[in-house]
This record gives sequence, structure tokens and C-alpha cells, in this order.
Amino acid sequence: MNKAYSSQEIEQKIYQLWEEGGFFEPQGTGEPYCIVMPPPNANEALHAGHAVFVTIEDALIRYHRMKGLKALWLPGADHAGFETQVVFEKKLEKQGKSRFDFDRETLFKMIWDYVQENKDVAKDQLKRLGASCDWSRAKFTLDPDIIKIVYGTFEQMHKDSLIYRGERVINWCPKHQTGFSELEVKYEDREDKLWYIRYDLKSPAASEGRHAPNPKSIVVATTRPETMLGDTAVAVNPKDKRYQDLIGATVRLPLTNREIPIVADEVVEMEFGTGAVKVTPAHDQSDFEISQRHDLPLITVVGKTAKMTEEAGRDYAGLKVEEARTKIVADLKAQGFLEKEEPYKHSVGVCYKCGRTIEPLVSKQWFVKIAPLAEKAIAAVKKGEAKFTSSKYERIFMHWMNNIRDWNISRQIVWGIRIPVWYCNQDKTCYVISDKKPDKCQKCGATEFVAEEDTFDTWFSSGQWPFATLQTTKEGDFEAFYPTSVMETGWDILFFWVARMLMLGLYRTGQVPFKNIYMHGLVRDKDKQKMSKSKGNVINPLAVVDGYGADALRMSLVFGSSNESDIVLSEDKIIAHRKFANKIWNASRFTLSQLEDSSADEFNPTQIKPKYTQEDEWILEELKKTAKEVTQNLEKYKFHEAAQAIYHFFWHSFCDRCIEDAKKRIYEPSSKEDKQTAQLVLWTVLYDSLKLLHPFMPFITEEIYQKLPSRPKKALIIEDWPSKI
RNA sequence: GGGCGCGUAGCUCAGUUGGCUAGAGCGUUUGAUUCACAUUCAAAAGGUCAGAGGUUCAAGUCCUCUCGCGCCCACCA
Repeated sequence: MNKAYSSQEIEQKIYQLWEEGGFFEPQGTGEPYCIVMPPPNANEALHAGHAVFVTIEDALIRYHRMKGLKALWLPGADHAGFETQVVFEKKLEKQGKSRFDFDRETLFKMIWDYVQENKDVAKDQLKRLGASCDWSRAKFTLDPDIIKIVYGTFEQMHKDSLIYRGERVINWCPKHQTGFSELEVKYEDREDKLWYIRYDLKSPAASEGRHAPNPKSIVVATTRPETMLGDTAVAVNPKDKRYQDLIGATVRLPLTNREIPIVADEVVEMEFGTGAVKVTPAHDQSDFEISQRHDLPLITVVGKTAKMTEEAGRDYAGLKVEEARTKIVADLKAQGFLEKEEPYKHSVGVCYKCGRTIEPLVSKQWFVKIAPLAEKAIAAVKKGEAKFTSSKYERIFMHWMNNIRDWNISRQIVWGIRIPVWYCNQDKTCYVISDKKPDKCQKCGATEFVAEEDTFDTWFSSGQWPFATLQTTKEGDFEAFYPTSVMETGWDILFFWVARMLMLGLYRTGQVPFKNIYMHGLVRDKDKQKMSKSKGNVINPLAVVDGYGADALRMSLVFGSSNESDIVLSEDKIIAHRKFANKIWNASRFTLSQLEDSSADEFNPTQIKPKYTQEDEWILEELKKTAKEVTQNLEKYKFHEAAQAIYHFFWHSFCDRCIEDAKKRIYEPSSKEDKQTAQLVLWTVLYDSLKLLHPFMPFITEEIYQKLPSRPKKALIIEDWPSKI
């Protein structure tokens, strides 16, 4: 053995040993244990967050495998619709091209090829981190059998009236040319202005017999004056005494003279601005809802590229929103309609990818009626069918689920699963749901169809991942492993993914997709800053593996972080655990050398009749206690405690005391029995320590195990866990 | 506006249902060793557990308030 531990020399060799041994496939007849891996993006290298899930999930899998459970860790890769398309678009941009230069099929094919080129990157990196997942079952989110299941879900939901196509205000990114769900919109604080605009009355309201002065106008406050061109009403609160007389009156929209009514609606807050609000149903979520209640028309004045439309009128059509705003304000001022303007701080929705201001636009999109699904998910969590290991995430989850809104699942991108709809006519009122182009519409008899061009929100398909994978891997997998044992993923995708999996899993299978939910935190740098490319503080896990070894990286990710909160990763911490790896190496090197040179008779633990000293009894007791502590903490998902327990035992009990004690007894033995007993103790403690360390530091422990005399199994990975509880 | 969480040694954090002199890693100081150890070992310093009040035989741990910080959600026109 080398004097110092060299991770580079052994890691690859050890991984190969496991793979060739077939140890990653579920073995034996034990109780099934299954984790479905959150599939990394197929086109991207892994980042620190991936290293966290590998560390935790692999520790769980290895522990349960050693405990004798039939353990399956099911890997996969995600096409990651929008994310990947954005990456690809940037590539195109560099070549001076845009995705709009290509037709749907060509673009899809180009991205497909691009993903194929990169698809092994993530897989190879997972292997380098030591992920003991069953590659023979690996799935890709665009596998035809997965798509088939996703289509089946869509069709079933449509039959159950849980899917509808509707005209709604959606969150539109003018750069990426797609709509989003509300989760993909980020908010940014902005210093803006609030403009007060006077709308003159066409005719006084019916107010005979009232004492109130008969007003001639009403003033509204807005941050988006340019959208006034699309106003179809002014709304006030029905309880607002100031405007009682005006409800039902008609005003003339400045600049256009179009006549619009004043309506009363509860959502209007009397305290804000003047208490009167302009209603622009085509460009504001809340206004849209008002328009539905009052049967108001829609006028779209902002188009999909954030430019004013023809409907905005000759003077403004074609202007960018910001230009239109400036011009409108100037025009209003010139014509005397601008009462005042004041500085105003508010938050504005922006695209989470590019930061462009989100334009709320009315558009026809596919929606999932979410309330019935949410109800079942809430009930399942309440009943404990799916348990959050941390109550804080359960509370956050419940709060969101109780306020959930219908889910826009259509995306105007090509990289994804096409929504399997075929329209029978141009106005798209009649359609057939089918994976292939249908022959004939049963409803209207049409034989010509227009294909839906939108694709599903990635989360609609990945929300079905646990059952879709297990139903398409191997015969009997679904029956054996569903519901899976635990879902472990980052808290940032609690709503995006975990909540959707629960809802869709319950809907499709009648069972929760996983029994436990463990959320890990964000990896931060030593100053607790979020890692980002622009800050230059990103720790590339593969670079760490190269420099310090996968075991050191894994150990530093579990050590000193708990409560499923954020994880601080620093070079100091990694170095500390590389030192620990070296300590393990050398303690083992010493132990093994002491067992070897008992040349007289080969070391054989079963042949030794030990005469334990007090010190021996102490270390064996400590070992037992540590095994119990590691086990209990693993059972409770307290990885940091488990790791710390074995770390402390190995270093300070085994190395500092047990080995020191053994030296005297082996070098200057008082009796043959005592020497042999000392050797047996060393062997025993090392043997069990390797097992206890293995879930966290799989490579080094396996390498040493392979050198251990009298080892009972082919590999440590399939050894028996040393503690029953 | 609503919700969640955090504030414990210089730094990063543990501390299970309230129970002995509050712990770990890194860092710092002193000594030893190079005899398995790209070192290691022994020892030490360092905390009024954010602050105030309360419950209790007993509170870092439960309750209330205050201060500071972070995050999430929301139809802030």
C-alpha cells in the first residue's frame, strides 16, 4: 500500500469492480427499497447540487443494500425542455442565428443531436461521484415508452375534465417567445412611476336625488399607462362612497375617445391610488378576472414581441412598450389628461432565465384544473402516506397547495413532448387527442388536421417520473418498488416537481409516488453566498473529485449541515476530509501490516480464542455504540450525525487509543494470546468501521476491504450492515 | 400584505421528546513526535446559547414580545 492515500489511482478501478459484479442491481429477496433519482439534465455537466443528491441518495441506497434490502436506485436523464432549449438558443446566437430561422422539426432534430453529443457527460460524472445506481434501468424523459405514458395521462385527464384549453392571461417572455407558469416568473423591485390619468365622463351617472356633487371625471392610477389603449372599463370598489354615483356611468378613454363603462368590483382596493382602477383585461391577470365577471371585451394592445399592436392605434402600433409608455405620457400631458405622477416602488415580473419583463398576455393555452388533484395530495400528506422528514417543508408545501392555481402546461417551445392534440379546423374549436395523426374526427367528421405545436411544460412529464420509469424498466418493477421509499431532491423544486409528482402520481396510480420526502438545501460557498458563474465562486464537483477524491467531497457535503438547510462547501472543509481519508488509509495500512506479519500462522479471526483486556472491551463497546448511533441517525435521515459519529469513533477511539494500545501488545507481546487478541480487535474494529463508513466514503473503504484478510464477501458494497438497530 | 425559517466558540454549524461541568470541524496558542499518518499526538484558550419577560424543581431547548438576518408566497393596479 502507498504511504498516502491516492484517490486517483483507485476510484475508477473500484467503480468498475462494482459494476462488473452487478452489485447495483437489486439483489436477493429482501424488502424492496427504491429511490428514483432526480434526473440531471441530459446536456449538462453536474454542479455541486448534483453532488449533494448523489451523496445522500447513494448513502441511503448503500446503507439499505447492506441491510439486506432489495435496493434499487433508478437513474435517468431529463430533456429539461425550456432549460435545454435556452442553452441551445445561446449557441445559435453565437453563430448569429435564432431558433426562429428553423422550422419545428429541424430545430427539434438539431437539439436532439446536441443532447446526444452530451448525454454521457452527466452519466460519467455520476459514476465518478460513486453513484451506485442501476444503469441497466436508466431512463430518459423522451424515451418513447415514457412519452406514451405521459400521453395516456393527458388523455385520461382530459376525459376526467381535468384538462381544458382556455383563454387566460399568461406570463409571456418576449425574448423566449413562450408562456410560463407562475412559478417560472421571478419578481424584481423597481423604482417606477405611478401616473394619475383623468378619464372624463361621457354622461353623468344616474344619480338623481343624491346630494353628492355631480363629478365630471374619474382619475385612475397606473404604472402602465401604455396599456390604457386596451382599457375596457374603469373599476371601483362597490363600497367606495366616493364613487357610488359613478357606477354604471360611461367614460371616454383619453386619446381614443372610446367609450367604456365604470363597473364595481370587490377586488379594487379603496386605499390604493384614487380607488379607481383602469381595467385592461388583455394585459393583467386581475383585470382579466374583472372582465370575466362583468362581461367586458378584450383588446390586445401589446403583442408577443412586446411591441404595440395594430389595435393600439396608428400612433402607437409598432412601438416598443417602453417607447409607447413615454409617448402616451407625453400625449396625455399635452392634452391635459395627466393629473399627476409620483415615484413608486413595486415589483415587476421578469423571466427567470433572461430577466426580461414578463408581458401578461391573453392567449389560448392548455391548463390543468388543479384543485381536485391538490386536494388528494394534501390528504395523502395529512394521512402520512407521504411524510416530509422535515416539518418546515411540510408547512411550506401545505401553504402552497392550499393556494394553488390552475397550471398552464403548454409551452411555445419545440424541445419537449408535443401536446398530442390535432385540431379539426382553423379556429381550433374541435380537436382529437391522439399520439399519431388521426384518420377521422369522431365528433365533426374532419379528416384533415392541424397539429398542436405547443409542447408540455417539462414538469408535466417529469411529474410522472416515478411511476412512468418503474412501469417501463423491467417486468415487475412497478409492483415491487412503487410507491418508492423516498424522494430526495433540492427544496428549490418542491413546488415544481415534488408537488406535481404527488398530484400526478396519486391521480394515475391511486398511490403516493414516494413514502418519504427529504429536501436538501442549496450549496453555498464559505461566505454563504449562492454559487453562480457570474460571482466566480462555483465549486465544480468533478474538479474536487480530481483533486481530492470523491470520498472527501461526499464527506464534506454531509458534514456539518443538517435540518435539510443550506450546505456550506469550502476548500478547507474538503481538505479536512481528504485528511480523514488519509487517516483511514494509514490506520488500515498499519492494521493490515500487523495482521500480515504474524507469519507463524495465517491470521484467521475465527481461529482465535480471544482474551479481552479492559481496553479491548472498551473499544468493542464503543464500536457497538457507534454502529447503533450511525444506524439510528441514518434511519432518521440525520446524515451529518451519522457521519460525525463514525468519524469521531474512527479517528479518536480506534486510531488514538485502540491502535496505540495494540502497538505495545504486538511489538512486545506479553503472551501469544494477548498478541492475537490485539490483532483480532484491530481486525474486528477495522472491519466494522469500513462498513459503517462505506455509505459515505465508498471508494476508499472498498479498496481497503479488498485487501482485508479473511473478508467474507466479494465486496464491501454487499457486506452485512453491522447493527440491527 | 401573508407565510416559513434563522440568530449557539474567531469561522461553518450540531445539540433528538426541556434534565449531569453546552459539542464537532476548521482556525488560534503551547508542548511532544516523525516509531501507520503530504503528518500525527497531548493539552489549552475561546460561549451571560441575539435581547427582555414568562412557564417549570430544571430552558440553548416551551410561550410572549423586541431587535437583526434570510427565504417563500401574493391579482402592490
